[in-house]
Amino acid sequence: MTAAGNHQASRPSGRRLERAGIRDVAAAAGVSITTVSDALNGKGRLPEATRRHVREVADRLGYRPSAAARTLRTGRSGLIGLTVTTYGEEPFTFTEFAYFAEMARAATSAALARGYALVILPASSRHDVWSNVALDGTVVIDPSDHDPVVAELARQGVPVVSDGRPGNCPVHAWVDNDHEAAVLGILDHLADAGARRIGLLTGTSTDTYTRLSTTAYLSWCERVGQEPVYESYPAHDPCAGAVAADRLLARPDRPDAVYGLFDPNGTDLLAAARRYGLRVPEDLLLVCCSESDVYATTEPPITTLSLKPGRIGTAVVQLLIDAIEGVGGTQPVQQVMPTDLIVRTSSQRRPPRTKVSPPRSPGAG
Amino acid sequence: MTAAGNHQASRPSGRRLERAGIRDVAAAAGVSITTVSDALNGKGRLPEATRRHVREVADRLGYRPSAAARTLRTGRSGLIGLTVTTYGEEPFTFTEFAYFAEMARAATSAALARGYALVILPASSRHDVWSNVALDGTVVIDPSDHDPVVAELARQGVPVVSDGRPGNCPVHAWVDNDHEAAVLGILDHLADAGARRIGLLTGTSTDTYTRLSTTAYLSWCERVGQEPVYESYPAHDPCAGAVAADRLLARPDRPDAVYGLFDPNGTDLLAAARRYGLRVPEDLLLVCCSESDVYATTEPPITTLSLKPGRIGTAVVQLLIDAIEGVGGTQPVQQVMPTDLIVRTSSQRRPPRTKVSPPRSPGAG
DNA sequence: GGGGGATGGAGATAGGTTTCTGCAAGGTGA
DNA sequence: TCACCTTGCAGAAACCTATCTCCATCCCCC
Repeated sequence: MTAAGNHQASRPSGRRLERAGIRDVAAAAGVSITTVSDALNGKGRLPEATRRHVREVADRLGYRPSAAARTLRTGRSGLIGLTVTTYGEEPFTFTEFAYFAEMARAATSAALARGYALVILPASSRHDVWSNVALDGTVVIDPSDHDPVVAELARQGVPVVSDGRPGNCPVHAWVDNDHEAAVLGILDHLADAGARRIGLLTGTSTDTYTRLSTTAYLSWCERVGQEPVYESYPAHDPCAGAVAADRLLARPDRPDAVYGLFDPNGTDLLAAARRYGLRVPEDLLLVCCSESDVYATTEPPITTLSLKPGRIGTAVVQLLIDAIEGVGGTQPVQQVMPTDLIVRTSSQRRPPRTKVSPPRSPGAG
Repeated sequence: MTAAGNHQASRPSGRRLERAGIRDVAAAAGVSITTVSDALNGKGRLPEATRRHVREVADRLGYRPSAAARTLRTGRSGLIGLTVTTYGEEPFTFTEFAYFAEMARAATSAALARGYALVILPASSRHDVWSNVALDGTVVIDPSDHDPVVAELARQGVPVVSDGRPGNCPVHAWVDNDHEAAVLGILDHLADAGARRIGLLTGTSTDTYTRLSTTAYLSWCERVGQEPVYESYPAHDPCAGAVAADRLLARPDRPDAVYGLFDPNGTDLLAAARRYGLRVPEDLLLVCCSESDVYATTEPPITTLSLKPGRIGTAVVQLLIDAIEGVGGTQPVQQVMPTDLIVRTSSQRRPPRTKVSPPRSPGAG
């Protein structure tokens, strides 16, 4: 009665839609708001009868606890940010679009399975958007060195987990592929297929993926005694990729096998090979890094390296939520994920026996 | 002084990271919290000197207003939901993955430009996730009839805008393509290219896209006096699409042109045509609906219909935010967006003059 | 028969912000 | 000089929940 009186007195105008609050439930059930809260959240010491009664009344009134009030009280919003550093106006770069899409899909799944929702927040967005949303933690894709967003989040004590090795960012944990192993595996695979001179199509940017992959290529060349043959281009420009592919095949020391680090390289290289009358795989072996399954249906199908963004997205979110909830503080804070080489016609001199067979042990030869 | 005293008394243990609150700023600046709030939010009647001073002190203390408290007080969270109805476990269906990814990208951009952030929330997710996040509004992609999530949101007074015509859902507005016009345009285009019997690859599901497109096809057939030739399959199953494509070309009344309603139909039809020794476009004209640009590089390149998900995502978000902010209550609540036909080799009997040329007026012949 | 533990539940406070109301000082016109 | 308006700012309510503290029983057992 008191609660009801208070309630009526405290709502002189009835602002918005008359949503039922916890007070309304308490009044209707004839109990205190403490009892309602405890009953609905499974806390406190209450007999099952009271719990059931309160739940029933709450259902009847269509009561939904206010997310904002709960967040304010508990300090938990159930929201985690998904951030990607951007190079232009758009929130996502197109070069890694397939990667990002798949990664975001997996991250969303993983978050929801643990009761969290994902908020997409490009790193370049206005600061007011960032401070306007209460985040329990954030996933950062491919953070740049000294990323200001990460620094600010760290200052606020928000856990951050990154996809890709962080430069100098204070992250709680990171997940990344074993890029060196992947490149070495591909080069060995191409050499096994008969390649004598393997070329590389790489980028001019300094992110870890490009850097580690290129370094691995160079060290492999040094190990086997091959002169490096590679072309670099700004990976954000799709046209530049086609030009670089052409340049690579136009060289006097033309390679007889090429690995392309970026998604569109496969079609670009295929087109360039066609222009120069090179048959794939007879005259040119081809592999590129891609998440797109279009390379299963090109003519010929092209062998691709998948970074398995789904696995990464899942792992990143698990690590982040663990950090948020404070579990497993002792387990390793970095995780190196394997990649998948999907072998298709373009990298096999002889017709393959089985359609798709990832090599179990690349170093068998 | 009073505020400071209050503050110290009210924080006996200093729970988490000592984040500066508005009270700390007020105390440090020697003003009241009202003045701080007004100064930072550009409200109230304050001389510029005071405003500047407060802002400076707030900056010095690294003050960030609590998003949760602001949301609780104002009733606005700055968050809008992005929901896609799901058919399985995963948050997104793979059939429309390219569509969804592009649409989400554009929606994210549009929302951020207006100071909102996007939360991804599959419709099938547990109820507690939905009620745990304060949403100012929601975009629903392709809602099913009597969608329970939409009904619940409507009950709570949360504005909902849908991508795709809503069945019986109480949405504030919707945006959709002009599917009939698109199909009619494609059929006319194929007929212009010399098709005598045009087949359709369609779905068994009852969503509006499939329904409207199929109906348009049937009415076109009736109008021009052609017997309909079509195969239906469950669009969620990619293998079923390949089988249906094969079935369509195996019919005794084999069509000499086919339009496929779903993204993978192009490659499926191309593979089937190859199996039956049909040359494209000489023996078979091909068009499919797809957002993927892989059809620019297939052999031959395939004409595609783009639904322009980017434009739709932008429009949907604009409409939603308008509804949230209460502007433009009189403007139309539904918006029909045009599609783009990207004409390539597969739908032209004679080699094209220009590489890519969307037909300006399809009824020119 | 009374101390003490377990049970069931109420009261009050905190969490941080926005905003309505109101107050004091100073200026202005009659 | 006084009423009145404007300026500059302070106080306090309200938003809604979760939880800490505490009180009243009731029962058990010495």
